[in-house]
Amino acid sequence: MYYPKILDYQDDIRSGYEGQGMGDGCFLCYTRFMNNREIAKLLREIAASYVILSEDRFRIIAYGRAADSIEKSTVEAEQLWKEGKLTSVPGIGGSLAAHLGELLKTGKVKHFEDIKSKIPEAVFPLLDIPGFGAKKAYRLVSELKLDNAKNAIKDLSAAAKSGKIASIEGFGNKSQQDILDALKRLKEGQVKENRMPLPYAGAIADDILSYLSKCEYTLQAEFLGSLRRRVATIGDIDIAVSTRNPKEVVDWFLAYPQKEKQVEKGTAGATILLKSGRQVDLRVQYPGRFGAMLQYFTGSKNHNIHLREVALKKRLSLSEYGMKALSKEAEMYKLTGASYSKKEKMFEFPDEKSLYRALDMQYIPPEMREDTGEIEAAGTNKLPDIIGLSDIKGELHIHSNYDLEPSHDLGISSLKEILTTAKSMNYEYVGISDHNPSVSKHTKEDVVHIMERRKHEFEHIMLSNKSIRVNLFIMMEIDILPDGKLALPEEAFNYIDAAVVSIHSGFTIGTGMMTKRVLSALSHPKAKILGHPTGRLLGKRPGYDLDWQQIFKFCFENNKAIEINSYPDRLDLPDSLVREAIKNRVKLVIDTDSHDKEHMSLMKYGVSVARRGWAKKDDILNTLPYNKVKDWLLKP
DNA sequence: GCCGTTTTCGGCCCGACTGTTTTCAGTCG
Repeated sequence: MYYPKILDYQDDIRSGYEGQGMGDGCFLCYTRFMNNREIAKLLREIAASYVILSEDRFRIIAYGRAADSIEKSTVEAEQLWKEGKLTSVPGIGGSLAAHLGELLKTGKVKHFEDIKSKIPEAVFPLLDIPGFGAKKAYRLVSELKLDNAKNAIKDLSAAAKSGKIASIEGFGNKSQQDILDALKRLKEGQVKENRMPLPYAGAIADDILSYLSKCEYTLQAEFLGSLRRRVATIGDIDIAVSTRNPKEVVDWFLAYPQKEKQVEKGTAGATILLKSGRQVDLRVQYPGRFGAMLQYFTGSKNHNIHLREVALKKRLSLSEYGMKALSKEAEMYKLTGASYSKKEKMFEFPDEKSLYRALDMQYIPPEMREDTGEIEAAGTNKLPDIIGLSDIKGELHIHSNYDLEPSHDLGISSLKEILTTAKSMNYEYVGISDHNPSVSKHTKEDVVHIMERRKHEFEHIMLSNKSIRVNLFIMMEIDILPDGKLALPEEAFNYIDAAVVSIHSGFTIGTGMMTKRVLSALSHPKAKILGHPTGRLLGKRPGYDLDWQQIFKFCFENNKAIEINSYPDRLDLPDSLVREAIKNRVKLVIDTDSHDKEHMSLMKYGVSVARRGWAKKDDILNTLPYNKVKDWLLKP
């Protein structure tokens, strides 16, 4: 199995990340900046309070849905509020928008405080414990008379250890032990987001998938869940197998060589823990019902909820097994590709295409299933034809091993190796974008000389490797300095065709300054691409903020492209911003930022980011043939 | 609470699992 190697980004980390949580000019603010995660938590506390108060269940659902939605939003609620666009978040209507406005303006909400005042404070910390909902938390707080929110977890733990919980009505020894286990996990931080970047999960899952395909009873094996939707970070790995012999497939799965231990085993599937500590769930299903299962476990949750609502309007109840007919009329439907089980009054779907067709929709690719308009679009035949891996004709951001004494890391593959790999991928061209020579270690003249030498050597290599027939752009990835200038002397630009410009230091200067800095760098006629535009490192660093509307406007008007960087820890531009960029008619390029020829195969992950951002082929410049890319890249 | 090619009022997704039950409530995905 091929695992992408992790490069040393220590430079980035040392110079950049100093934590976040405060907005610009926070010292002048009287109220603390409240981020989306904190707002979501507050909304969930209100939902929990309503549960305890036996408030209308649909109101409770509404608060929970709003919390999910706010947490997932890539734009901070504060920003949306300032722009008067809070109600653009699905699940936020007039009432919640007003409450959140009050929250962001004054730091509190009268209505929320009234509700929370009716609930013992100690309930809220307990909501973080796995397996705890509002009712259980409230019950225990009342029975055990926990009156101190700060010590609630500790007090609960003490009560469990002394055996007090088992004697409470409705609880027993098992639930007492479960609570102790859950508290242990909470303490160890296992509950907190422990997600890995998609390409790592993809590499693990590819190996399991190929192992499962070797089982003689496997008819079809697919990813499920966030992995199949190609979300940037993945928790558990979920896999589905279509088979007529479920038991044999489950046993085969349990014999996987990388298995550390078996967690669960049932007739419909099994769960194992890998030696790497990652959990893998397998689901098995008969071929006739495989489509419904695949659809159900691929999600997302919101997509499924919406889809079931559509089904209900046709008097069909959608579940992981198929669609149950709820009326005489529905029983008579003729659904192409589906079969009908009279006994269960259930339509069964061998594949997803027939399932979506049954609801009078276009097939929706997994990457788009987030309930952000795809269901409406598919119902009116307006789903965009999104880009595929085979549309890519080359890429423009690869690091070679040519030593021009850069301030960042060198690649390890030679130009010739890169060309050969590109050829094997059917690329028409590559752009070699090595890091610029270190500014501190050289004089201006040194740099110009190094650049001149590099150009000549590359041209020489091209001449002696004509038979490979892949075109070359001699490019450079240039640091954007804190003052917005580029870390390359003007004379040295004569020796490159074009540049990717990126930020590698000074990450915490605030949105306004950062935006100016980037726009200044992009103003250079040879600066054509903004590299890894948010600077995020998944799970390590959130990235800096830019005024995207300004950036998009500038890029559109000046023919600059924004990069989707496929490097495993980056996947940057993030999918939601890809969609925004496209709405603003900005062109994108998908690059791998390869430091090794092996990394070039990671292109598929950049493409999946583009697909999640609803990018069509003509939104992505490196789907163009060589001559057209050349026209754009070399035009001053 | 939200939301709208059946609606500005009257709807609002589906099923599995678990522990404690003796028919179900709570939690989860």
